[in-house]
Amino acid sequence: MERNTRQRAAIRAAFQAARRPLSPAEVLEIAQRDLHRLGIATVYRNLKAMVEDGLLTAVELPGEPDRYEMAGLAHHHHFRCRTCKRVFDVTGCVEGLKDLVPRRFRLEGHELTLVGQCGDCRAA
Amino acid sequence: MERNTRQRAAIRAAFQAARRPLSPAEVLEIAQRDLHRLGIATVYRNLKAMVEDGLLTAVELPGEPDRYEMAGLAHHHHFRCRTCKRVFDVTGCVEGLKDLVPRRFRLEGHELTLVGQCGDCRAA
DNA sequence: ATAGATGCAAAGAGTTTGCATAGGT
DNA sequence: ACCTATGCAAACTCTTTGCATCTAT
Repeated sequence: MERNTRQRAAIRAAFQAARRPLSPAEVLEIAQRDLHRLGIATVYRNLKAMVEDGLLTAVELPGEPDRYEMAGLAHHHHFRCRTCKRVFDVTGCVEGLKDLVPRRFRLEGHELTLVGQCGDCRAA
Repeated sequence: MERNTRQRAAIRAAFQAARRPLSPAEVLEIAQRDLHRLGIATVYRNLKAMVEDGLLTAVELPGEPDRYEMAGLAHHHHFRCRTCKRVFDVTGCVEGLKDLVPRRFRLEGHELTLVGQCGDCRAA
């Protein structure tokens, strides 16, 4: 991924416009608005390359296809709206994680997914 | 799922023996020890039916295939070992969840996945 | 001009479904 | 004997890969 193709630019623009984690299908849909001739394989290839380049990070959500978001954000978690299926970042974290694991286990990380209804869907 | 087939019995036995969340592939592998002629489609069909019957619940883990575990357990979360890929239950919960979500959102539930190394793998 | 990136289509992995048959009741 | 549940294989969905072509450099 050394070249600055318009496909790659459209994909990057999709993330800058969305400001939330996007699934490969969402990326395709958004980026195709600008670039009609864009294949899903190219989306996957670029997402993978951008993760390797440290531009994006994968957001793995329980029971959902992987999402991707801009890398370098502060430690945060995710909120999935049950109605519109969109995923949002939430800042901050919780306490008491260490107390959950058995003594013999080593805790190296955690992922927290909140579910509920987002503001938009709640209003509608 | 009204009949008491040996397939279904073998699947149920797998969960009782494992005492941890199992993926469809793990269920197949364990149940096939008793019942050589067992197809993966039957495992999927029974897992689905047992979830609908309230015998099992689905455990959705970030970036992992769904697991299943006996239903009716107290509120708990899961720990995934990075080395052996097994998933374990951990009891208890964390505090401060409500503070994470924007005021206009409604928080209905949460899933917490801890990752690290289990006791067995740490010892080895 | 050259070599990397793309689009398409085919191949994989995981899950679901259709259909003839085995097996609970 | 009946009719559900099974096994197999095909279908589906999501993701990855092969290959000829396009295109950024």
